Amino acid sequence: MKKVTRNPQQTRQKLLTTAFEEIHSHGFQGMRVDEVLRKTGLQKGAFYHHFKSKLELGYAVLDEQIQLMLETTWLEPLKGIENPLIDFPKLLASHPDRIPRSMRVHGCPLNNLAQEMASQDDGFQQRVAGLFDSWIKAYTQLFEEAQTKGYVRADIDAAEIARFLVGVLEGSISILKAERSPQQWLACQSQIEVYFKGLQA
Amino acid sequence: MKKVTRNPQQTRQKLLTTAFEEIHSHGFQGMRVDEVLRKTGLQKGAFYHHFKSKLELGYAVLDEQIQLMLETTWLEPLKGIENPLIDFPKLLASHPDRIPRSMRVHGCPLNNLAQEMASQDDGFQQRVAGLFDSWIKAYTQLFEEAQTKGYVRADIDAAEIARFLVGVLEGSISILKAERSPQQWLACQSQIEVYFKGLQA
DNA sequence: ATTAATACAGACTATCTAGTTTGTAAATGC
DNA sequence: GCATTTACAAACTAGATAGTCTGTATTAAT
Repeated sequence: MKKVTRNPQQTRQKLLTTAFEEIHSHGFQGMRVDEVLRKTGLQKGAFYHHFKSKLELGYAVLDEQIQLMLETTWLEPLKGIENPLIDFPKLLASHPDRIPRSMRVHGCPLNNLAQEMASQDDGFQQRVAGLFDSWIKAYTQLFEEAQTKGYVRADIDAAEIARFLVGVLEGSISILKAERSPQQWLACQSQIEVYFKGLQA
Repeated sequence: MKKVTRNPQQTRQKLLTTAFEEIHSHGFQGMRVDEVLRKTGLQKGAFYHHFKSKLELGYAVLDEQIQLMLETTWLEPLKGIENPLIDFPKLLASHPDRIPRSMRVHGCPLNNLAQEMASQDDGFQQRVAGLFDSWIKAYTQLFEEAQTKGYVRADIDAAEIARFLVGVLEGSISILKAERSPQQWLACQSQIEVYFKGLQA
């Protein structure tokens, strides 16, 4: 009868997910180590056993939590797409449900950290740049395939389409959050369709 | 011979502009009152004589400094525009010079504050929403006029064009800052031109 | 079974930070 | 010219916060 009284992996995970929520709602600078401990019911000993510092925790949140969210929220849903000019807008239309409430209230966690920390700390900058890069690369591949399939004009650089779309999404989510109104998201959807007409082969 | 040894308006202005720079580079939460005082050479007495609190200073920066920057950077240049589908891209192309270096490094001050503070404090939220609103209104008017002039398709809501553009700009500046590379700005320009083709009457 | 390493608890500390208080010289009002 | 208000200087305070240190029970190694 081996009673498990400790579970270090789970402890680390609790710290990580709670820190992710706190960073998402208050920013990295606004996140308080003490508050994370209060919410997890752990103590200082646990925290500094698993993480060297607050900064290292921030890096871990980016490397593990935010990367995960990027993949599940934005990259995974691309799998089923045949023609992005048709299917991508459908994806966006289904997002009000799919996008968690926390994102509408607190914005995109990746963009938040990018804004707050990219010019403050190189560790953050490199990580957010890497995540944006993988996002852009995924969209680039999507549109390159659509070009070879003949859905999308071949004379436009797929990478620029991808960049533009990521920018549009981040900017729209940002204003959506600032205004606390769904108008920006509606405009984003309708105008992406206009833009996509210009991409048709 | 009246020697002016005090200039309260100038003192307040110095606090305001320095605070603006500090908020722009470190965020509102990252801005330190002590650092503003160090840079201005003033003391606590001066600060709390002119501003009730750090929060009130933040509001004043939004109301005076950031509004001013919005107008000079984004709204004033619209004056000379005849056909936005042609002239707006030209404006963006001239912006690498026009956009100050601080903006490329630290992002858009309005968007930064929106991201950081909109969900934290209602005073900030209302102010950033108001500024976004005036930005969107200015672009809306621009495109409504272009519609009556027959440059732009009349079956598209000018307000949605305006919202979309503001979103595109904010998102692109955001990624520009995060990546520390001009690529996003180039993609933004080229794809806005594609989008504008879809707006032609 | 003994030893060593791991995974914490919990008290403690040094520093930083917004804000206060007191004092005073300059400006303004009358 | 005098009183009052304004515009600061500068020392001080209370509270918060990241990080440390010591101790100890659990787990793993041999």
